Amino acid sequence: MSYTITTPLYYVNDKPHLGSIYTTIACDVLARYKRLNGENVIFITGVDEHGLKIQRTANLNNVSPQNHCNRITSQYQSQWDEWRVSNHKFVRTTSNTHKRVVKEFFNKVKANDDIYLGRQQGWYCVGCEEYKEITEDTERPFCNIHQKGLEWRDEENLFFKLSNYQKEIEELINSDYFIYPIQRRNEIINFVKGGLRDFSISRVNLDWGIDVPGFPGHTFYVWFDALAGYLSSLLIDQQSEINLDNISNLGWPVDIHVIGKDILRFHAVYWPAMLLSAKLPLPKSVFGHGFLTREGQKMGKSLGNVLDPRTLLDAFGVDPIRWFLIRDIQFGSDGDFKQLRFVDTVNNDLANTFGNLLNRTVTMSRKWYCESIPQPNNKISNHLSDISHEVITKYFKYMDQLNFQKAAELILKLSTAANVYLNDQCPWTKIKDPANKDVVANILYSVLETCRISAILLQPIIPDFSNKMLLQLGIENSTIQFDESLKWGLLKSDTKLPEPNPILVRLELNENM
RNA sequence: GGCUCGGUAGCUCAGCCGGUUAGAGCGCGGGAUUCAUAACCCCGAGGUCGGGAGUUCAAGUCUCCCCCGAGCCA
Repeated sequence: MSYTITTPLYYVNDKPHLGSIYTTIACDVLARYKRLNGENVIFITGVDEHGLKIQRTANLNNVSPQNHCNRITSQYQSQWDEWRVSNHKFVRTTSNTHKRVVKEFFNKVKANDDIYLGRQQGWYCVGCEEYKEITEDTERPFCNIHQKGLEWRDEENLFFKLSNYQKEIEELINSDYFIYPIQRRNEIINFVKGGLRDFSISRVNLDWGIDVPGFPGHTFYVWFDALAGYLSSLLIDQQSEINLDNISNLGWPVDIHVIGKDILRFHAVYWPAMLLSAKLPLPKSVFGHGFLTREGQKMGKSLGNVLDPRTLLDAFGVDPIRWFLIRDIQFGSDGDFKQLRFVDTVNNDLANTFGNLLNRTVTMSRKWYCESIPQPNNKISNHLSDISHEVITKYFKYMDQLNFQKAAELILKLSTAANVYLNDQCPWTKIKDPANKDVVANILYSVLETCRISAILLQPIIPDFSNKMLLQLGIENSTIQFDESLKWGLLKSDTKLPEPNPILVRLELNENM
């Protein structure tokens, strides 16, 4: 059994922005979590490279569309590495594999009699790559999202018979297990209730797209093209003939499409209908997460307040940002990046709570127990092992619900409990009496063990930080797997503890940002 | 214009089917402590729970109206 996760295929109109980083990190957290659970995870990401908007941007910059795409796509690829994204599939919609997949997919839909030639008239927003409904008699129809005028189109397009799937789509979206978070389900239900209308899947007079077989002059509408990219991603390493009917062996269907809330409709309605038509299995769920604001304001070029992820990365490093995005934002809701709050949160959580706990405990152990992990005379159970049991159980529950925020809070609670425990037990006082050496060994051992367990639980969220914690506990190169690593008492006594240094140096405010 | 979801301490939010002095984290103020990354621990101040009316023995929690914000659709 495999578990397949996708990010959206990002539109390479521009370099990666914080929103795409956020989506991808969330997927990465899920992917790493599932892997720790022993699942065979297929983690897909990639880029969507066709469409009028890209063609125009390329023209504007005096480069060919392909060169433009190459340039932006390489930025995505390198950023994913830097952000420690553990994907192993990266699909490009300009790849040959994808082009062949789209054609085969189209042929299946056509064979099912869901394609017809029609006339599309209307006002089109190039930014959205969508026709807009205009009701009022305005001189200059306008797209509110892009703050740009719409363009009148009147052309012959191929249409997909979405209306054939009204009933099946209604059933699908009414399920409790398809659209997440549930708050967004109603939106889609209402939309579908209004009646599904066929939509055009080809464009004429647009070079930068995939040719529609049998219809010279037509290229595929960018969304038809892009959605099929999820299929292509699984076939990208296939050398042989492409055959969509065998895709089930490669990880299809997708278990979860993680996307921004703005493209939920494409994924929860259009895409399943297309798959139904092609007679391919449907994705099991779609998760539409929220948007990020900066200092309480919408980010936008016109406002000039776009936060470049590169700048952020250089200023603060991967783990602090990963931690903040996961720990401070309810996954599914909108979130805000406030620098002051970010710095406070990261310093409190990572430096003061996790970091300092490890640091103080390692220091004591080294000082009083030959630079090693003390040997407890009773490692079966105590106050901290009880709490950690509880935390682990709830952690699984929350992670399974994609409630990453709650999961993060739990790990924090475990470390806080250990900090309190240390203050209650005062090993630094007890050690003054040599008769207490065993008692202190028990205390320190259980706190170190708590640190080990915390590090493992943190692994999906902040993998580098987690590894550094383990290294300070004298654990090298561990290939962790949950079922065997979360048992209390696995920390090996008498292991040499390296000299501790802060895992995370406290962040400072960056005035220039 | 229709529909949906929100408006609870300075900030971000918890508060299930209505029931004792409304909670957490951060921030702020104070105390204690030295094993530790001026960290940790303890204590405290801070809220007429958007406004108004109603139902009830009892409403942040239910009903209605209004105001504000976000979103979806038209």
